Parts: sequence; C-alpha cells; structure tokens
Amino acid sequence: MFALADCNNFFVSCERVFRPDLEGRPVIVLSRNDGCAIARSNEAKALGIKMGDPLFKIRHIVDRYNVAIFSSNMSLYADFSRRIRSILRESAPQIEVYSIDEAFLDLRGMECDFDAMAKALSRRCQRLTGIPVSVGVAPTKTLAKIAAELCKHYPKLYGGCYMHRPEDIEKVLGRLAIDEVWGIGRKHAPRLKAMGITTAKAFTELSEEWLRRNMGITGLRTWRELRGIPAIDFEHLAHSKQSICNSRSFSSEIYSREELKEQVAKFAAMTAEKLREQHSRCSSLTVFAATNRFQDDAVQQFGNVVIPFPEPTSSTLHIVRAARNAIDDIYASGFGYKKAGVIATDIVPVEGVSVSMFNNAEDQRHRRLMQAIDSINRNDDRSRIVVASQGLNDVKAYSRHRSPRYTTSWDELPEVIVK
DNA sequence: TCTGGGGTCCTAGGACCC
DNA sequence: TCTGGGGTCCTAGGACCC
Repeated sequence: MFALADCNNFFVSCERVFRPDLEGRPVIVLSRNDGCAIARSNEAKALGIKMGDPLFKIRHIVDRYNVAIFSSNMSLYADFSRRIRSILRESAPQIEVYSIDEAFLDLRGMECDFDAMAKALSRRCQRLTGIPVSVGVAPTKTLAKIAAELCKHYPKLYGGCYMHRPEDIEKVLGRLAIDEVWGIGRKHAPRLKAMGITTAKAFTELSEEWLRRNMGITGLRTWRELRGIPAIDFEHLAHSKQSICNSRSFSSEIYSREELKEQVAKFAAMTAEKLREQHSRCSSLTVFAATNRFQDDAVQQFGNVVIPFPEPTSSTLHIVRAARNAIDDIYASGFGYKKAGVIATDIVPVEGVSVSMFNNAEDQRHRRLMQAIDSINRNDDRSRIVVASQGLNDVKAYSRHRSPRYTTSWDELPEVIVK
C-alpha cells in the first residue's frame, strides 16, 4: 500500500495558522507580482474563483464578498512544508516528496491498521503545525491521489483519511470524472469525453491496445494504476534536477539594454547558486527575454539563445557573463521586455566532471571563491555578496499583501500582547 | 493598470552510421 | 516504373504535474 499526504489549500492554510480570524472567510493567495490566484480556500472556490484567475478579472468577486487576499510568502510556506515533512518521516520508512504540499509514503512491508495509522497521522500534522492534511491510502499512487481527494471533499465523513478497499474502488471510479484523474490532462480529457469515456471506470475498461496506440506509455501507466497494478515507481531518493530555471515577469516593461542585462544576471546568479547547492554543473545555458504576450495589439518579440560552455561550470562569474552576453544577441531597442529568464541544462554531477588540462587553475580559484561566497550568503534571505554587473536592486515586483515571515525572520515574529 | 514560476517524461523525426 | 534494411543518438515539442 501507498499513502499520499496532501495539505488542504496549502498556502491559504499557512496564512490561517497565524490569522485564525480568517477561518470561514474566503481567502486567496496570489502569485508573484500579485498577478493570479494560486491558492484558494474552500469558500473562495465556492465563489467561483479558479486556479490561475488573474486578480483584475475577479476583482468584483473579491470586493463583493470581502475575500481576504495575500501576496505569496514563500519563506513561510517552505518552512511549514519542512515541518510537515519531518512529521511524515516519523511515520513511514520512506517518503517521496512530490511537491511543496504533497508527499507519498511507502507502506509496503508495514503491518498495521493503515486506516487508523493514517487518521492518526493527519491529526498529528494538524495538531503540531495547524495545517489540515488529507491522507489517501491505496495499492497504487494514482489511487492514493484519488483517495486523498475524496477525503478532502468529505473531511467530516472520513476524518483526515480515506482508504480504498478493493470492493469500493470500482464504485469510487464510477463516480469520478475522467478529467479529475491524475495523469489525464487538458488535451486528453476532451478527447476521451467525446468518445463517451466520462468516468475513471469507463477509462479502465478501454483496451490495452487502444491505450498504447492513442495515449502512449504514460496513458497505459495511468490505466494500470487505476486497475490496482502499480506502474509508477516510488522514488525514495531525491535526485538532483536535470534542468534549473529562474525566470520572472517584471511588474513593468524594461526598455533599456543594461537594465535587462542586470535582471538576467540576477537570474544567472540564482541558477549558479542552485547548481552548487545540488553539487552539479551545467554544460549549457538558455537565456530568453520576451515582450508582454497578453498585449496582442503590439508587435511581439521572443528571443531565445543557447550558450554552450567549453566545460561544465557552476561558477557565478562564468554563468553571469554568458547570460549578459546572450542579451546582446536578443535585445532589440524599442521593445518593452516583460519577462526574462535563464535555464541551466546538460547538468552533470560535480564528481563526474573531468579535469581540464588548460583551465585547471582558474577552476580551482573559482571553486574556492564560490565556496566563500556561499558560506557568507547562506541562511540569508537576500544575498550579501553579488557580482557587480547584476546591479544592487532586487528584481522589481509587487507584493502588496504579504504577511509577516512569522517563522523564519526574527524581525517578523508574531507578538502576543497580554493586557 | 493588472495575466506565476517552476519541473518531468515521452515521442516523432532528423541526422548519421554500417 | 524503379529507390535496402537495419541501427543509434539527439532535439524540439507535446503532454502532464504542482
């Protein structure tokens, strides 16, 4: 058996921990720049606010129903995520962290009452962190996802955990819309519906041959998982990333070449830092910059340059220089750039990098320099040491409704006033 | 005025090889 | 009218996820 522990409306729940007055009120959390709704309380969902709705398009709902809005406060959410994970680790020999608010638990080989264990786990998370967590238990990961979802919809009925019993699975799948299934996305769902396949159960009755031909190996895996045959591996080891992307939309368009270079240099520096954090290097870097894609009356530009490195690198100096140079190939004056970013690819572990005959001395110097910079910048919200060519200002962004970093910043601890 | 920021895996087709 | 029969590797783009 596998379990999936999934935090309910995670970002909203984090905000409510320190704002219990928001219980029962519609609450949303916005993306960067206060752009879109990316987390919604049940009350906000009931008002018809959808995932990814731009704030300006739902303004009328927000005003009319007094919806509480928050800018995203990632330091807060990351800290809660860490706390939840440490609780989950106590409950199962292996966990697979799937996202900031979800983790699978490997229950294979464990002998206990899974239902009782999962209920206790949900209660424990709630009590120790204040975050409501739904736990689904089932013989495959896809079925565990469905179980957790059920439990989220009927919290009172299931009390934090739903476990699939073999005799119930068919009934549950018969009532589950095909587009709710993990692995069936916005392309395949309409196609299946047009064929009359509207439920998960109907999907499991398709032939293996049809799946293979029309939805490839991934569709087949989902099909198997729904039929109770594990087809998606449990990944207990967190592996290093194969690509690292840092990109941002700007709160207002950038017209100057130098300003664009500075922004991209910041993204490059962040990327280099992440590479070093996972002990790897990259052999190529993609740099892109684009105008506002929503402005359809204006001429658009999307520039995209790939820079190969002679040897794999994680040096901020190399990566920043490459990114700034790439802007010279992309930039055209007169365009307002709204978004830019860099992507590190061809990532290799640092141990596997062969030593260069020619640049060895420079490599050593950079490595020691980066170690020194990282040790100074570590545990700090913003970097204290930066490359001069990335400028001294932060990437500009709106964040008008950010709550305090209650748990990670000494200056923002909550105050309790006793009268 | 205002529209997020990350990732993964798979597949088809092209380039190249014998 | 006629045009072999295999392979491998790489890349771009698609589909999916949070």
